[in-house]
Amino acid sequence: MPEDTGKFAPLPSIRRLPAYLRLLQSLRADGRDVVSCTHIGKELGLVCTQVRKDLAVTGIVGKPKVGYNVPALIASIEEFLGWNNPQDAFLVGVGSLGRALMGYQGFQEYGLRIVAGFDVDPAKIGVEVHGKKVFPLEELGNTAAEMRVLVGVLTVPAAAAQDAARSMVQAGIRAIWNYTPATLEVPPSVVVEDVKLSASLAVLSSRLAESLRREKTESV
Amino acid sequence: MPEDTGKFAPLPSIRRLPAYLRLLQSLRADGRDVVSCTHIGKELGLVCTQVRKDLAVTGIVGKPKVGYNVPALIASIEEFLGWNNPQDAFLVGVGSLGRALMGYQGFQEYGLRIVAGFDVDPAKIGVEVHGKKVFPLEELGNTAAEMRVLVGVLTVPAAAAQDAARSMVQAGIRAIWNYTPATLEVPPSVVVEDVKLSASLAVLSSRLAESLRREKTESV
DNA sequence: TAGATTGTTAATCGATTAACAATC
DNA sequence: TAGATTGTTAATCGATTAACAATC
Repeated sequence: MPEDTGKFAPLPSIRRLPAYLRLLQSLRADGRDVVSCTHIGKELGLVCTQVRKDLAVTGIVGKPKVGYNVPALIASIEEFLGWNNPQDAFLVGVGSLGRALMGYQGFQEYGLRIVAGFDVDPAKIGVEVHGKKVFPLEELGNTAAEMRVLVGVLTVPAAAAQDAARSMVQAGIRAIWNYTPATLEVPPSVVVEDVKLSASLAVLSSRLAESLRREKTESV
Repeated sequence: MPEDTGKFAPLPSIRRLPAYLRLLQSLRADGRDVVSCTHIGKELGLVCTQVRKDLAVTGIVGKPKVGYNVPALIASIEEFLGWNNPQDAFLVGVGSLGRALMGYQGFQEYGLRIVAGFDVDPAKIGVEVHGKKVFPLEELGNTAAEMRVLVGVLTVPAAAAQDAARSMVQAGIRAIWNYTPATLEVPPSVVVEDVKLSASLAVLSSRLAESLRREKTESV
């Protein structure tokens, strides 16, 4: 169990944990029992000090001269993230993005299992999407309470995002994974994580623009 | 035109630009002509100094006592990101995530238009997905050259990611928007931006776990 | 034991925030 | 003009990296 120091782990460290996890799982599949931070760093393009700091966040301790025990490290990361016992999740907004996320098996690895969808559009209700039922949004409250679902994936249009978030909060949802560009207002007991695909695309676009500019000036 | 100072803009600033853009577009729709950094900051939960620094990245200058001209600011951000003239993009890997992204209209706002899909699976080839054709991966090279497509969206399974990236680079793709968890190796002339949904989910999970822990200890 | 590797403390770096001068 | 707001320089803060002692 990661010791609770009362301090928050640095966000950048938390963001890197899944990459470590993935590498470690492949090492384990190769039968490796032990690994050093230097090795991990080389694979992932990080300096070994950073790897050590990041891993320490999960409460793991390594052995000097030996390194880290691979299975123990995997367990430590998974427990820290809560990915050892997967959470059920509801998805609100069964548009094209929502439908895709409902069908995406990859989240299972990340401890998330989308079990049902919700939408306001009568045409979508009752339909099965990738084997999961779609319910009317009004039923969110009852269903979430009944099934003890704490996580919601929000994929409605931006204009409907705040209202949908309110419904989710009212239904007892404690964590909202927000794929909309809206800035959500929720009570402090509810955690929101914004995916912000547009932020990622902005980085790509500006770098491409810069790369093309540089090329042009260099060729002059 | 943003003046080229030779310095790179801070990544965090670039990542915030889409949020400014969105707010500004809604202000323009409301007929507002001018806006202060204080106002922008309040809407987005940022201090006004940061807003000023971020906007300065795009080359915009405001007027003391007045604020920033809304349409000029929109134009400045869009030009900086290259979103004023949309890029055509190819998508490689027409799985459930890929299919969704092909159907997602929202990227048009962000200057990206996915025009075709590519896959190795014969069953997927020739099919239309949201009105866009799917071609065999071998044709990527010719087609990209012919259509002068510079941007690629990568949504293949992780194990196939590096190979697919190689094909994209060979096809002349200059920017890869990588939805896979793989760490891609590409030549320096090619820009890669990783979406890392798992990093985002890790933040959500760890915060939820923490929130639930805190609740439990508090109730004791 | 000697060497390798961890854990931790200190130094550096970059981004955020604060202070203030310039200006419409 | 006076007040509000920008642009810029300085201070603070947090994360990354480097240095080094502890240890298997």
